[in-house]
Amino acid sequence: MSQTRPSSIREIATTLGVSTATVSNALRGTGRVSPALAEQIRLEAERLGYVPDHAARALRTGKSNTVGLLVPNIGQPLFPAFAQAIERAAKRRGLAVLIGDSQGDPQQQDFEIRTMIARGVDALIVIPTRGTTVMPEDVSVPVAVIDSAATTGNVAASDHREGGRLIARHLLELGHDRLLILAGPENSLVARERVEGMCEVFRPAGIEPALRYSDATFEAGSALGHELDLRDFTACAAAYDALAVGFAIAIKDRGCSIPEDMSLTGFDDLMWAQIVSPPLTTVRQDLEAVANHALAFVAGEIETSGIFPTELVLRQSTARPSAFAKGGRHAE
Amino acid sequence: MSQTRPSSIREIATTLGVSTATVSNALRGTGRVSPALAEQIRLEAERLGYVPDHAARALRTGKSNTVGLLVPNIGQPLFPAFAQAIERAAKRRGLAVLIGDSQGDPQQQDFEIRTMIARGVDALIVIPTRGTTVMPEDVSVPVAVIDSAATTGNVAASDHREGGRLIARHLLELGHDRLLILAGPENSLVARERVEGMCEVFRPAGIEPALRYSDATFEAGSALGHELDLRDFTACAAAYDALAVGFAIAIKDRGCSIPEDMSLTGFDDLMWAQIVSPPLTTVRQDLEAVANHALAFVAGEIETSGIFPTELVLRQSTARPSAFAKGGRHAE
DNA sequence: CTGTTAGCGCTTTCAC
DNA sequence: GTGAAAGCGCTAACAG
Repeated sequence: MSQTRPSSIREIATTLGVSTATVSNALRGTGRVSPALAEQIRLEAERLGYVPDHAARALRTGKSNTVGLLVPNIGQPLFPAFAQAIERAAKRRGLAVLIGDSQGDPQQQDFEIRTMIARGVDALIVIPTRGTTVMPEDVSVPVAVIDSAATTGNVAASDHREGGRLIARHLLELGHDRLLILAGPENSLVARERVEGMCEVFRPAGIEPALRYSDATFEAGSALGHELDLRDFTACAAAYDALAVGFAIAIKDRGCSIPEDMSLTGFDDLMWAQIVSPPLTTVRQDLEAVANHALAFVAGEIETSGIFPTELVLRQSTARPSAFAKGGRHAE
Repeated sequence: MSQTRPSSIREIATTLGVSTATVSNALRGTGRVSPALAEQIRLEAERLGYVPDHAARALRTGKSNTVGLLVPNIGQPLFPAFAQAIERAAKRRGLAVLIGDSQGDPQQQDFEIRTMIARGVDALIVIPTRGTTVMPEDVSVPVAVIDSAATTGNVAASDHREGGRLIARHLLELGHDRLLILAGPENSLVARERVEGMCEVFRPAGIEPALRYSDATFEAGSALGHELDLRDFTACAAAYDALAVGFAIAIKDRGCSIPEDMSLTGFDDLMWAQIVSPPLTTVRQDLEAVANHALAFVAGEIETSGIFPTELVLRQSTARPSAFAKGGRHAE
């Protein structure tokens, strides 16, 4: 490894017999430098393979051109997609992304926030771990919280509530009347918005859905699918695809056919929704829009928070309730 | 936002009437500071909520305690899992992770490498984009390439070849003799290793598998599943779960049952493999071990490269070939 | 237009 | 044990 000390602005300055300030100005296009000299400096910089020292610049300017992204758990399938969207939005603004994982732990989340700030991020994008809120006042850099419209300090989010309504209207139109809702974690505001959106539609129609709370995971969905008495319901709406998929696999295992014996819906439109059999009717978020809004906010381009529409994605896991469904045609 | 200028080492020094050098020494445990004074300094630092300025330290020491992680495409399902493993291994060493996405583009990969170095990462972990190699000599910081044992400069990898052998032996033992291999991208060394491992087992048994190259994606697998003449084969071994899953869904659509009409295997043990129906027999990598080795390498703890064992995961997508399979019992 | 100067906050000799 | 001083590489005032 040829660890040749990288060349500095001063090296260029001395070889060309000018001052470091002029080199700095020439390279960044600030101040007034004669075009001829500027060109000369640029050439020399290139010849030397000059790369500005990021730490020095950060120290001097107080800006690192880095944003921190804090996700609750990068292992869960939605967050990589988010991370990618954030990365793109950041790159468009010349920002790098320092990624941190709270691992579902509020303490870890606090620790990560402090660490990132100590590392000099210019701004923070936080997708809060369930049950936590992040107060911008507590943090010394701009923070964009991405969670739900109901979260204090939320800056960008999908319209989870409307997504819930879309699902509920769809099930209602199909004629379902005995509803199970896999409501996800009781302390997640996103989950609550989704579920409330659904209930807002069901209740006026005289339907009182049964709510079941759990983690938002495949495993939790699977456990519920094994436990619950399926005969009570014509349809099941899950607050997360992961829940729905776990549930789907479990109930198929028990001989319950989807959608013949029971319709099933998810939320998020993960690839999982296309892979499971039958493919899942679900709700898609516009991650690009949310990510872009969050970055625009911390970059100071906008000051308002944004709520972005969601979209119903119809697949084969929903159908009209079977004529026999009431009695429970399927196993058990 | 209470943008109170964070306190510096000097603030502590003046309030306590000592020198900045002593504060620095006390806080880091270097040099000799009397225990009493050291304790006093620590208390004051805490009281002020002092956080060392990362940029200043990096400028002075030339170390940023940050590693760059470059993934080919964070949208593909295996890489988030990798990123998480790397994050954990890094955190264990007090390192932060700057993440970059090559988006499958060799030029973007080069650009990201340069950007990361300019940002002062102490080391780089690179999972190369297909068809590229990264020469450590070209880079001014330690680089760990994670790819395949066959990749020049590879530092940590799973034993993809042995994984291929595991799959092939399993299919052979079940009695399969007409094999289709979804070989993935022709220029991917990882894919090639996996496929060669399979062929090493099949050929001595007198079986010459048919190879089909494609992207390593769900979509490519799906396309192949729709196109190929399935009657020619009793089993299909894919070099990636994503390919296998796409293929599975496509051929089920054509009326071909897995594993009755055709056995199918994947590679990587994504969650996808558990979600698809039937669940996929596949090969699991030990990502933690690979990630940890890569970090140990760039941290200078070890100097050798490491190849890590893989594990066959048996599920329901493989079975003995049906007695009728030869004629093609299924559709078409 | 270009150069001089003065640091950003920290670590690190080297004196005392 | 502790402190004074010298920068790391860069940019931002301010002079010339």
